[in-house]
Amino acid sequence: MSKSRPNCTSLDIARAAGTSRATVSRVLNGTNGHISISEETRARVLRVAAEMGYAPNAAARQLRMRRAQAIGLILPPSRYRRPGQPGTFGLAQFLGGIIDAGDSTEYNIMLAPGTSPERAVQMLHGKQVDGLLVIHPLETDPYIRGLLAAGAPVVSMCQMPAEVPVSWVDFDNVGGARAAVLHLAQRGHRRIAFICGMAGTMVSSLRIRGYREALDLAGISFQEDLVVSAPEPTRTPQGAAALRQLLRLPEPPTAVFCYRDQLAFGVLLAAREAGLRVPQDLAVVGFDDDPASAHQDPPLTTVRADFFGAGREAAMLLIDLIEERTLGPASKLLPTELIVRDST
Amino acid sequence: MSKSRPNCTSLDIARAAGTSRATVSRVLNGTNGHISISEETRARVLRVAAEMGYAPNAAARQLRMRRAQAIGLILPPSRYRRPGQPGTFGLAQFLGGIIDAGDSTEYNIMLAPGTSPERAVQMLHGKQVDGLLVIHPLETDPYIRGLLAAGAPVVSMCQMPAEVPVSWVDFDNVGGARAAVLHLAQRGHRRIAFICGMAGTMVSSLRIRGYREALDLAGISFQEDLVVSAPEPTRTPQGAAALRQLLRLPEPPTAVFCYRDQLAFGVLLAAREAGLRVPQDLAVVGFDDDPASAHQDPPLTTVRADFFGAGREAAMLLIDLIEERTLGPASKLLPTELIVRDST
DNA sequence: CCTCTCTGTGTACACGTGTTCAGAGCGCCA
DNA sequence: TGGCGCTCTGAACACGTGTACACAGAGAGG
Repeated sequence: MSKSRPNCTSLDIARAAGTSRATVSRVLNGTNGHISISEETRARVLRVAAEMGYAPNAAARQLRMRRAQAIGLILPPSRYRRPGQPGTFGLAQFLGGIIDAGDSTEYNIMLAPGTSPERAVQMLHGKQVDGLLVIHPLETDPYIRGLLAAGAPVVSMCQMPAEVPVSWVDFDNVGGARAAVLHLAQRGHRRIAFICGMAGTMVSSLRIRGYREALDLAGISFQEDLVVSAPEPTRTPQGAAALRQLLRLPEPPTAVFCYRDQLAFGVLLAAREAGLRVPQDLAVVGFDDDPASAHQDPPLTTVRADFFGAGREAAMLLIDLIEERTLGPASKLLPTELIVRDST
Repeated sequence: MSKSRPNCTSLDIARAAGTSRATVSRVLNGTNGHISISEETRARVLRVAAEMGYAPNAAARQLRMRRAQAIGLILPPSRYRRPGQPGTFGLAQFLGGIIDAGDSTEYNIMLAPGTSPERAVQMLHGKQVDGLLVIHPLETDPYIRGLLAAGAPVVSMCQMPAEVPVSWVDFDNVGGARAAVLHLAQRGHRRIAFICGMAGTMVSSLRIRGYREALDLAGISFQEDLVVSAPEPTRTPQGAAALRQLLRLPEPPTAVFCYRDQLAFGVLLAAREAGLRVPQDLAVVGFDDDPASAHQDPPLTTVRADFFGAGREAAMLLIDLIEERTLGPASKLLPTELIVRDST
């Protein structure tokens, strides 16, 4: 293993190799233009650089190139940042995909500080990052528009309405929900409830659209009181409470489609509590394919969403926008897959 | 809202304010030395800077100050980066705490690329980050030692053996495990099994130490066959398999302490499958206080670990080392808390 | 022999900032 | 009026890099 010299500039390499700094730079970056370098000089420079453990100063390079070679990642503050608030398994997967994209493109990933768009815009203006990746913006409009106003590439990891001129990558929320509800209809269910998330969020309204499309296709009429909204955070206890509310109806549902697996876990608990057998008395479907879903009692039927792939695709799209291989707002919808287990 | 000018240098501010660049820098950074600035000039500069939405160029500042004002975060590749591999809830909490620390100290957080220490060392030498935070190093020795060889501040988020000269922050694994097992002994259990993680990892060996200490204190003799190792990944199915193995013993245990909550979930499933009532026939304790633990059937007794606080403390320690407020390897052990629920 | 192309190298500048140092203006005292 | 201290400002440099440009040498064609 070569001795690593912490402070070692390209001038040091040039001196040690008996050449000039310009030649060192040309050899290491390969950007000769139309200029060529003798094979002997190139080999000598490479050898010396490796021996001295040379690493180019990132700040100097960024300053010269007017590019940070980095993307900023804006995590959803409300869900992941408060102490005691659990994160969904999706975050780790998103991160994995994003880092994977960064690895293969030589881009660095920087976590954006603060909870308001101002700090993120500062990062852009300060040329600390070349673009921003926003995971699940909650207060969609003002936040995203604030970022777009800075005039830099932005990709949202959540499908956005067409009138917001932003690029995004997401799974097919509508199609996934439709498939889940159609599956229930095919098993003979006519009273299918939907436990949705906070009203007004994009994901929630997309999944409810899929729910309604499936009802239409199956010839089932939409009933207001079969749709209940679980308050944030949409987790296990909220799912249990939502089912209890549904069971108080004069004609309770025989099947429940949940906006998220975590809600479905609560539904399973509350069903057992109420003496209902799953799936005989009540069928349950979730959304996400949380790894815990396969280990519920009974194992949960759900819609699989590829978080890792979405993270990777979103980062790739952002980098394409930065390097202007893609122009203007672009979007990508990833397919989802219905995973049938024993809860239906 | 002020019109944000994307490219706007301190020279622009100086010209607009009718002064020089040096004065602008002095006003904005406050570092006058013994020099003072007239109140009128200061106000004019601040107003112009705000109007033009000035953000200092990060690269230029870093180059001048010889400091990146950023820390690198090394995520455990094996657990979080592969597609399909779920992350533990702890990661989101860790990140929350780390970002929180970054917010309050004006440090940025950069995700380290690659899976080998080389790329991380490059980040250090290239002055892209001032220090590294390592989450759960798996192949402890070579990895950490490789980072330390670079001569930069490093903090591990996992307790390390004393002979490795690295700083670390962790919860009290020994104390948490001891408390959990003592709790079982106090409830009258004498045959207490331990389902541990992969042999050789630091966390696993610390928790088994706590287990043995508790047995000693309770006057129970250690029995080899009551300790089973769940293979990686230590999740629900592995927990179920471990319990099945324990139940095949001539004298099966009446209580099980699990290295992680995820394993305990599997134990609960397998117990129900075997017709055992929890806690009457089998008592179960986990470790982590995963948010799902409270919603198991029955709710799981477990050891709460403050991941958010650990992330925050680790980042703070790293920043103290960078700014040389703390010298040499330092370490911090955070307390754990036994949460008694219905599984014991 | 002169000019012209081609190859390989080095010099010099720009990127935007923080900070040192010299100096301008001004009031005060001898 | 000259000298001196005090307050505030601006010119100049360094940080380490990528690259446009000039240049030296050599070979070839007129």
